[in-house]
Amino acid sequence: MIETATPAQARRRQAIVRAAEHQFAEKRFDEVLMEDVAAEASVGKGTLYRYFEDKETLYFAVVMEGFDALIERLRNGDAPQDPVERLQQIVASIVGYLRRDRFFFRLMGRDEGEGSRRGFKSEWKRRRAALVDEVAQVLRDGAQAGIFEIRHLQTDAQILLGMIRSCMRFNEQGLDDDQIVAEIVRIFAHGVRRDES
Amino acid sequence: MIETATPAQARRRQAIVRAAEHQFAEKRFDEVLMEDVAAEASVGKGTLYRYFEDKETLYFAVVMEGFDALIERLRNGDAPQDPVERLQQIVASIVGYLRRDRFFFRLMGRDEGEGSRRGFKSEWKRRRAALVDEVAQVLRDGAQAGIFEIRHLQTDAQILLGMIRSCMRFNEQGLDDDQIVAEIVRIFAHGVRRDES
DNA sequence: CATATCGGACTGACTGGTCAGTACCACTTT
DNA sequence: AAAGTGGTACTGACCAGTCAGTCCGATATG
Repeated sequence: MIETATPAQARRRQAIVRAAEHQFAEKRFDEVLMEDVAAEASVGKGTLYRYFEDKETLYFAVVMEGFDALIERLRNGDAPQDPVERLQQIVASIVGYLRRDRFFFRLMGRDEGEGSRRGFKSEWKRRRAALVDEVAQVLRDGAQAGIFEIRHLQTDAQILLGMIRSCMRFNEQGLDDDQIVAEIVRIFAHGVRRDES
Repeated sequence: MIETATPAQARRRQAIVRAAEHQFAEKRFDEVLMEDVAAEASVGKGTLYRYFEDKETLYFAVVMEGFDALIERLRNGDAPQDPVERLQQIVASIVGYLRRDRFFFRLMGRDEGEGSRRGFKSEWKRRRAALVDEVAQVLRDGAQAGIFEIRHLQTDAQILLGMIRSCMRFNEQGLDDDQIVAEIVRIFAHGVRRDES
């Protein structure tokens, strides 16, 4: 297990994670062979085990880094004032991310039980909570601005994420990203809009 | 492989499917042992193979029967006239089903690639499409009644399913079924409600 | 500068354990 | 008696993980 990394090592590590990500995106855990991951990363099989303790650990590294990348993405970027615009921005951001990182379709709906050994489960929960909070933040601000009516903050954020996920996942009508974003925002923003009547 | 079934065989088959369903709901495909399925079904391991060709086939039988049961459930029941009530009814129906059948959390978001061998994949798609259509039907009727504004029928149905799924899946606020249904219907029905202004 | 020595990263052929699937038998059901 | 069944013991394919050996750059020595 390599701890401190030279730039070359960091690059190699990333190559492995990327290869694994690709493999896990296409196949079930048991269908993914460490050999294939190694081959795709242009690395000897043994090298995998210098960077990751075992298959399970590699899998979770992929998961965690995916979450981190997305959360990072959401945190950067200047937030518009208008709540609806802000909602639109965050949805677009997530849609854009999912477009690139197919693996995340699987993550965003996967539960515990898988690789429940060690502290994976709790770490997984923590990241997911961070993602939800990032979305919830937007909703809360919209509520404080008097634009949204949010009844269950966390749940509503989950709902929004679920909308995005399923929409991208089973996009059989072949909508492009802009259309998807527009449709989700239309439904959700209208849906939670405070009723003035 | 048993083809035509006596009542006793049908019962046994169902016991196997139920046991498998339970196992697959808790664990990853490779973590589920055929032995455990057999034990839980109170059946000899060899008997499993009289009813199902192999593990993969058993898995897909579980998937298919889950879909069928849910679709069946949605088709039965008298549909109210009012579109919003009807929406509420179908959401409640799905929520109720998911509450009982934890396995379905996993299904409702799983993609191809898994057990892609043979015609499983296409069969899977067909069932999922049937489920989506069942939901889409409600939306279309609401649109024709001039209550809903539906821009992308299939996609909107997918979105609704995604809302339900993620809401039940990560229900960390501990909402009960009625609250979940109410919140989803509130957001979705308002979201797609035709704007008269 | 050439050459030796060192050490750590890398490799892939190999191994050992695990389980899906099978074979069998004594027993029950039809 | 024919067909099905639970139980158990078996086997063989498969693959995660290992490790003896290679490679390579960096430092030391003549």
